[in-house]
Amino acid sequence: MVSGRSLDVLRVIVQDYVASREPVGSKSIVERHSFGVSAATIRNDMALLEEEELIAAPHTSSGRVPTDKGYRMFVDHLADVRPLTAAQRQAIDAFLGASLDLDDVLARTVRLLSQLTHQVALVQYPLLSKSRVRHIELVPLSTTRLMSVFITDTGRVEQRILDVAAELDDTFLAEIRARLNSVLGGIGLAEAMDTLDGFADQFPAARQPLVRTIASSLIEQIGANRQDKLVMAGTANLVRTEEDFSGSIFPVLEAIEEQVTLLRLFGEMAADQNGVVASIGRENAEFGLGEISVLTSGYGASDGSIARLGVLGPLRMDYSNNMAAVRAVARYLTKLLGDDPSN
Amino acid sequence: MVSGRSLDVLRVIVQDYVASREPVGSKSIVERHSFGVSAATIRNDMALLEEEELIAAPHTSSGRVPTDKGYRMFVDHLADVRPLTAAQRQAIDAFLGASLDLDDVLARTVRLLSQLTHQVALVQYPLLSKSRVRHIELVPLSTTRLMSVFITDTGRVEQRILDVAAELDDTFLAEIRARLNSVLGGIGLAEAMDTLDGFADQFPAARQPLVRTIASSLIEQIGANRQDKLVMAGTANLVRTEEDFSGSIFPVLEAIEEQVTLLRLFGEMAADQNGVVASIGRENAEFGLGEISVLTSGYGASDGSIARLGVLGPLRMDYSNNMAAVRAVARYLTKLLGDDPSN
DNA sequence: ATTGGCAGTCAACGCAGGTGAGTGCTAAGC
DNA sequence: GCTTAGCACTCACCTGCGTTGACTGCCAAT
Repeated sequence: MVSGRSLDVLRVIVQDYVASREPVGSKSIVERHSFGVSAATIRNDMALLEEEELIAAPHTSSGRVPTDKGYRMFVDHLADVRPLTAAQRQAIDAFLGASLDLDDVLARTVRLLSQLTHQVALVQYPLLSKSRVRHIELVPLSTTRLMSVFITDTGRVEQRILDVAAELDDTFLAEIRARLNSVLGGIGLAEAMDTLDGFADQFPAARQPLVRTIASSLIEQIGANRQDKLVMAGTANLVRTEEDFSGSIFPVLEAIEEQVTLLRLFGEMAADQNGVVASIGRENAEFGLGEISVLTSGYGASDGSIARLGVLGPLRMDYSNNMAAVRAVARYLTKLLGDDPSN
Repeated sequence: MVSGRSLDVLRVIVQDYVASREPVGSKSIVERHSFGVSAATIRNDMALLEEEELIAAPHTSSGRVPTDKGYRMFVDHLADVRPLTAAQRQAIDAFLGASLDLDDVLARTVRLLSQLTHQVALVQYPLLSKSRVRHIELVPLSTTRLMSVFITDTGRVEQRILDVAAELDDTFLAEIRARLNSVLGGIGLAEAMDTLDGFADQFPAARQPLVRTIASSLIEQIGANRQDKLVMAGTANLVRTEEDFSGSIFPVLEAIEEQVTLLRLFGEMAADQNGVVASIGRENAEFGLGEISVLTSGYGASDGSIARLGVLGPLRMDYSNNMAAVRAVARYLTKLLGDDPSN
């Protein structure tokens, strides 16, 4: 097996390669780091690492670069997730001007994360499947038109406008509103949809058509927003790191815009531990993203389950720094949302 | 001055260059188009065009490429803004599944425009400065917390949550709501802010603190959303056309993410005619975007004044097709918003 | 005004030789 | 058994050079 020093060698290979983008050779290792052994010894270690497929040579007689497996080993065992620098902490603090609008908070968060990591940052909206109904409001706009506003305990607010055949009656509308909230308040969205299905039955027959219209519109509204949403920032960073991709970054950018692939990827990563999870290189092959790494963390609750956020970038990225940033921002966002549960 | 045939030559140079990305020479012109004259004659015309700085040679003894001025001439006098193809019309129709949510409509529109043009598409949210108050709603969430929802006649819906010191009283809240809507309904946002400033005075002194809290929060809410918003799609297309840029596209992508530059550019273009407006190459130099072209059109009203939408891409783009697409989508969106003014 | 002919220009391409970083192996030393 | 020095070998990368071919620009003839 790979010995202790061999792993140290792997660590510096990853670090140096990430810093310089150049394949790193045995000589430059002994020059830049004090291993106390000669280049030849390092070479023996490197031969070991190569046998284990942790590093590879782009071509004969050139330095070595980490493989996917090498990065994975680095992330799992070698990376020191060092705390953020003072400047970075300051950036988070500067960002603190808490807004009351979820859209705004997430937009700021994703920008912040992108700036901290110099990568593409992604923040998933709170999953509706894990949300509960906080409040439903019906606002009459005209005699035959009203707006339904739908608020979850995770801060999502969705509005929708619907036309009703009958004339709207303010007191009756108030009654519907009150019953809706008493019946639906605090329950999960799936149940809410079920409950709405038979909701009209409790009203007098003459009123049922109107109530039914409203209920089915609400069902649609909840269902339509079932699809999860993602905000992102820093796509320009992908272009900056274009040289780190063997082919074109075009398909990667397309996947990012498409969102659906990324949401599936996020979903797949949700299983694991509470902390930062990495998915590296070929591990993303099934999504057609075999040449990128994704670091994510849950946020929003102590078990990190409301939704995920993270960064996406080339294999050759600063894992230590980026994992620290993802962790810090996730914690920060959790705290922000937790302190004020209405958001 | 440049004669009639010289302009025809310019037209085919632009067309061929856009199609092939290769500098076009006199010989290939006579081969591909039936001018009925020899290559030498074409060369004479090209010399004329070059004198007028409508075309230029990347290096001696190579074909010619249109200059910014050449593209401008093409757009102003030579481009036939041909109607969309059947497939394109179909794409618009397929997109027709009208949603009731402005966010959704604009998100679809920008995607559509990006697909039609294969460029970066931009859609500006309806300008708040041109919007009027349609409705204001106050929704109690708990005893000391309420949500204010703010709806404009252009379909924007903004919500915000605020804490109030006093206990909320439902009937009084209803009174505030009623007065707010009677005072503010239908007036412009700037006036609305002024009106809100003295709004509390009309209430009994004991109630004024609460009303004042709400009014100042509303002022903030309107002011905060004053900043205009932009949605975009198809940034991947910029990467696809990367070879059309002399330097890196990184600064362009940054400007796109930044939005503020683009919004200024949109503002600058707003002046002109009703139809599609182009800003080409160096005409955007003041925004640091001297190597791109932007095509925009107003939408939302017969004088196209609610906001703008358009596309952004390299100088070397298919102006005929893209101008047609921008025009068609703007008209379509205007119709969609006009048919249902509440959106 | 148009045309054919012809010399001149210059990017692009392919090829050959030199350079150097870096490896793999082997034999000797601790 | 681990470490080290030495040495031959490989191969990407650079540079210079001659060739090629697509164009233009000009001029004299129509």
